[in-house]
Amino acid sequence: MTDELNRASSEPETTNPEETMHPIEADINAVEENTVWDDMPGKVTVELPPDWLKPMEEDEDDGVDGLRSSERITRRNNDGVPKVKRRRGRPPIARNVRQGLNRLDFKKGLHMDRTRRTKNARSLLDSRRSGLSSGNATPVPDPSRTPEVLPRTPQSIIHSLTSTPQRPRLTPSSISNTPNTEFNSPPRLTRISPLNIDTSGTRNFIHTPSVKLGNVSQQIISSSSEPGKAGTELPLRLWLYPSMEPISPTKTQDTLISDLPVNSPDFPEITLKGTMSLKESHPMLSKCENCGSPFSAQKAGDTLCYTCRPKLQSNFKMFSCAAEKKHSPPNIVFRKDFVPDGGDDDDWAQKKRNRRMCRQCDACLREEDCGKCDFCMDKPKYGGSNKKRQKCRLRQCKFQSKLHSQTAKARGRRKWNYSFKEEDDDMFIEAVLEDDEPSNIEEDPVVLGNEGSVMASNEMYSNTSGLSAHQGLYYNMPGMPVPSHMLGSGPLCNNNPVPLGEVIGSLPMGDDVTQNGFLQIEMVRVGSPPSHFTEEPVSEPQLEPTPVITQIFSLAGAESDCDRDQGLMELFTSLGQTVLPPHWVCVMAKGPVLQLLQCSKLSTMADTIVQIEKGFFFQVSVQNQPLLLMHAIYSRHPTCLETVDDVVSVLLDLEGLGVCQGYQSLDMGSPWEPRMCVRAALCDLLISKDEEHCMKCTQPVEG
DNA sequence: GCCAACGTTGGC
DNA sequence: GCCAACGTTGGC
Repeated sequence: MTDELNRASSEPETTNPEETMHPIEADINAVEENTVWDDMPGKVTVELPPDWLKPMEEDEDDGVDGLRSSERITRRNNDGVPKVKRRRGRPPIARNVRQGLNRLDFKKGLHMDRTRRTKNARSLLDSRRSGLSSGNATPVPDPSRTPEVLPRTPQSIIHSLTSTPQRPRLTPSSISNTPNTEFNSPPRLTRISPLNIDTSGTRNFIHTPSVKLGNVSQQIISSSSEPGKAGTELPLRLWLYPSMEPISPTKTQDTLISDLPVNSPDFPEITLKGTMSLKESHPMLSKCENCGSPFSAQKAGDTLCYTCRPKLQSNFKMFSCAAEKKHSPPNIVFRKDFVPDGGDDDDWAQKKRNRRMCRQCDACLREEDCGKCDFCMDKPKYGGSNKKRQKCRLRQCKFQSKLHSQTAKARGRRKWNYSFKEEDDDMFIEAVLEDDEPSNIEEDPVVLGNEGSVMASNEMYSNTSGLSAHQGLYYNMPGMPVPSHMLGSGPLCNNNPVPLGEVIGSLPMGDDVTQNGFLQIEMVRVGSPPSHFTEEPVSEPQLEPTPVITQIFSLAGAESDCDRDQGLMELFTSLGQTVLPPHWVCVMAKGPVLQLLQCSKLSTMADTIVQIEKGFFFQVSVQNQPLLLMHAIYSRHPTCLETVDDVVSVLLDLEGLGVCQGYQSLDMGSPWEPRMCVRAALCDLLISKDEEHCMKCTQPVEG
């Protein structure tokens, strides 16, 4: 009899949950029974209806969701009456009941929705406090369950995945200070530490050896340097630095970390192999001095495991400790939520809070509501129902506001007109946002730029690239607040007389980058007399949203003469008077280096830059990677592009090419990692438009 | 992707 | 505790 009961209770766990409802109930009950209910020793588990069939407030308060529910239970107890929670958005329709099925985590009897809720540290703490103080039957937070109420950080995703028995991932050297709880099914599954993720990802991702291009770089120096012309070295470094990087695609933090021990005497082999994970080659298992957990030391002397290194933990997406000390290479994919200064949570929260304001435009400076717009009318003080809860439309920042970006997108026909203005000793470019349609937003001209904001940008964005700030190359980081002086919808089209002075740097990051939410920033310094430029309004021949955000700033600090080159300047001037192939723009960067950029994101050359240095030697880069000198395009054109015709010829040639898409690595190892396309070490980068990948990427040699 | 709705949070 | 308004969610 007992056996039969046991069998009956265990059967549902092996039954397909979609076929019957009982297993879920069983699972819910199982969760409840497994939870430590200190305050309810005599708790009797009652058969409950399925989670998604309950009324909403009941749904939220059934005690499964520990932290949030405790808050609500408290509220209900204080009021004496359960609060009815109103739904967001439009009323749900019937099919949501079915969606409820999909969102249910059958293994844990939890709604997936809950895992998506975001709460910051403060609210979590508050919730914990209220839960503890109210003496409710809030289960003691189980370390193995906390990720379910935390934001879905990569760690939490990793954890939830690795905790799933279907994908046992045995990590002998993994870091885990989590006691083996009843939620861990045998064989013991432990949380995979970021370190382990990194190394495992590295093993599979870096399948090609890291090719050092020192030789290629030397070629450039020897071929382009002339005796006695030390000035040529500076711009050359623009290429040398990136060229020191592997030619494989944009590096991620994973690969960065994998590169860390390169200089470590403890890992002499890694430089050469480049494909072996640290763990594999040198499983330096140590015991963490703080939590006692075993961990895989990255280098000799590591005493704390990954989880006990708070700074690392918060910034693990970026670098490891060693990487912070080292000079960071240019090809870093920054996470959107990157904290630039490694600041604490408060700082970040503050920045996050204020990122919809530039604090400089007239909208931001406006203190009073208009009282007439829909958002004002929604406010209780104007008799509204407070449903929208948005700032007065006239006070929405012209640059940072989501509202503006949306409306601008919706209209899609905004354009910037530039003109020069002189104020005191500073020269400004005045940009006026023109709208085809009337707007209730006051479109005052915005004077852009000041030295202070330049410095802020410099401070904020330098040190993040091998193209360092002293070379006059600055760029914004993705997801960061864009200062007011950055403009959207850049009008940099060579068909138009762009009123620019000397561009001191640019880093167009390419189509794929912007599509992933990254910003493409170009910063321009106006360094030439205003008479040098026309003041005709800029008009776009094609109303194509060019993803270039241009930063224009003060004239202060003119370039020194050594940064000018007569020959390049003449070529620059000539190119400015020439109709180049569509959307190619010629800019003069500090160095001096003449750069030709493809501004159209629709072009296959959106990520390509042609750079002409002193002596007219030219080099092409694709996605910030130098095109190898063995590429056919170099043989099809003169080594030096001395004339406009030469330049145009190269550009036309480039227009017939496309960027190699690489190949998809099938053996990524980690099932939760996105399948990324990678390129072979000697990828051609630029190939015929008709092809998808170059020969090297078609037949990659697994390293 | 847009947008209405609203939970949440920082400032006071 | 109140207010302003930011960020997120979910329906369409």
